[in-house]
Amino acid sequence: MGDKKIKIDEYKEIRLGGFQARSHNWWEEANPEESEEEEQQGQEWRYLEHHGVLFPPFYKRHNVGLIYNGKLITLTEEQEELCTYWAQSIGSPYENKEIYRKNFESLMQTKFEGFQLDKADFTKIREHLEQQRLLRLNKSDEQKKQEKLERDQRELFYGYALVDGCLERVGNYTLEQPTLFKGRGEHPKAGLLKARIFPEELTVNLSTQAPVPQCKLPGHSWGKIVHRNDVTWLFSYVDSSIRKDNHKYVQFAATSRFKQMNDKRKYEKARRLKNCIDQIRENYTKKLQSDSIKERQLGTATYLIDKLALRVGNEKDEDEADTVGCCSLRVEHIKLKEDDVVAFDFLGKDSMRYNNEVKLAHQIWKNLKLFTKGKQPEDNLFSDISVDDLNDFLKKQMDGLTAKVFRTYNASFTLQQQLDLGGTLDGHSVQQKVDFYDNANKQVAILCNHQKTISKQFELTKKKINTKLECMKTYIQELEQHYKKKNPNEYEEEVQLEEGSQKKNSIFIKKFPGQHDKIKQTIQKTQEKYQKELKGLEKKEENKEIALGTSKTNYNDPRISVAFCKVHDVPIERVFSKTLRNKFIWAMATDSNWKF
DNA sequence: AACTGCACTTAGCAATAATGAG
DNA sequence: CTCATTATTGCTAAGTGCAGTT
Repeated sequence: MGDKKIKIDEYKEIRLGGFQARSHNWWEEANPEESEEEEQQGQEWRYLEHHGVLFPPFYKRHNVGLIYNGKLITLTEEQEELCTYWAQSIGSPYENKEIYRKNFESLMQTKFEGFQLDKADFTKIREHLEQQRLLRLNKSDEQKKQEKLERDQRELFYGYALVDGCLERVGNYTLEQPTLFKGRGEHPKAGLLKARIFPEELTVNLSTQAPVPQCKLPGHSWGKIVHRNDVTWLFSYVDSSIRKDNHKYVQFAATSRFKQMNDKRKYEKARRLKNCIDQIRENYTKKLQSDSIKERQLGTATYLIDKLALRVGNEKDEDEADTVGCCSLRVEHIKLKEDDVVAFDFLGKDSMRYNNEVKLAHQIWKNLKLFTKGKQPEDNLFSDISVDDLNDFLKKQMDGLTAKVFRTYNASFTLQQQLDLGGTLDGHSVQQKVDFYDNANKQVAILCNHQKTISKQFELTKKKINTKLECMKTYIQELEQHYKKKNPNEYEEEVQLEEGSQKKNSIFIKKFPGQHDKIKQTIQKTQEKYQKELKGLEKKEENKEIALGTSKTNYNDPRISVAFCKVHDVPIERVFSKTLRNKFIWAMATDSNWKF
């Protein structure tokens, strides 16, 4: 740890050519005039120098054959590469997805005439990959150390860019590896080849005065060199193998000054919304009864975005997965129930299901009913408005207000409100306070519909814990019996928890001490363990589908969490991981009285 | 006014690292 | 210390929204 820091400092010195790096504490420097002027001109930097990108290794032939139609056949290099990519996805949910299979099949057919996926047996390639994996896993300590060293050096070289006298972390300096495209949900292009990117496709961005980074791929050179100081990317390219308009960038890391400042601005904007939310709510409520359908739709859509934290829902192309947000909701996505209840069921971003049944304001229910009238299930619910109309309406009420600000505002507001509910938390242990915080965080995640799929392991883990619990229960009873004996003998008993499981850890050891006071102790300890295990299981069950991380990284104003930790004497590390603490370094000095 | 290109934020999952129980 | 479990990070897909163009 310490070693690495020294290395970076040394490196910084070399990179800066003897100049001292300017203080990175931008949030403490008060010269808004200069930066504001630059911002207005859209200038993000004055000097930008970097070391280029790292190209993923080329495909290396392994000469492992494919069993096709029951016979082992030799593949050409191109065929082998594609088959290897396929073999990489065996065991993942993609393997059985219809589109993924179909697209891969037709992709293979361009290299293998008449290729049929169900005639192909990839076992040998799969075994080869598994072997490689084990080889990677079982490297000697020496080798691991050497590789770590090389990794660190690469990181030092590519991972920092020189911006206006400061070194800033670069995010994704390694280009993406070619592979089969893994689109989420029913993505029509899933299973097609995401091609390798060559230097000629890249546009490099740096200062006029900065040295052009070397292109490390022999025989190749950068496609284009630009000096755009109105943007913050270092490289851009279009990954057209999947979509014509698929722009990708090499950008600065979340810990860079650019991202940090934008982040702070985002939360400040959300706080401005907090100050005028009452007026805005009044405004859109008024619109709900307008004579104009368009006005009513604007009001209703804004209500849903505010109340349910829906995304705005831009239009999507035909060659993308069919997912929706508020403005792209279709009649088929809602059901109007009794008593002003509306049931929403649609696929949102990342094809995550939004399935929620809520009681809404009576006028909203009536409006939704009106918007569905005479329409087919596949017709747009908000047929008379566009995303631009909605954002225009919002902008009129607050400078810079857009639909996504509502998500940030409602998330942060919810967190603050939930945390305030706890009062002083007197007499709570640190763990209890952290649990309380996690629960507040959870309410935000529920609001924003941040989900995760239940892991494959979950049911098994649950079963294991349940068996263990049962085992503990009988153990306690047995201990009590044992206690009643006049002269109890000391002995141990091993219990196999899981039938068919060969893992050492699945063995529970029952210890029966010889002394009465020790037996009593063991009973007590086991009971405590039982309770702890039971609580853990309950928490696991409750959180099995909820992802807490997304709101922490993107929606919760970090100053809320910092203030909470200060007030309640909770170390910030219990709430923010190292990367989050770096990302939110500007918020670390927040006063304990601070409120969102 | 609608369209489209572009740049940036937000998202879940797999791989990896850290932690903790035995 | 070792192994299994849990937490964190890396990766890259998929959103939003601005600005320039037709």
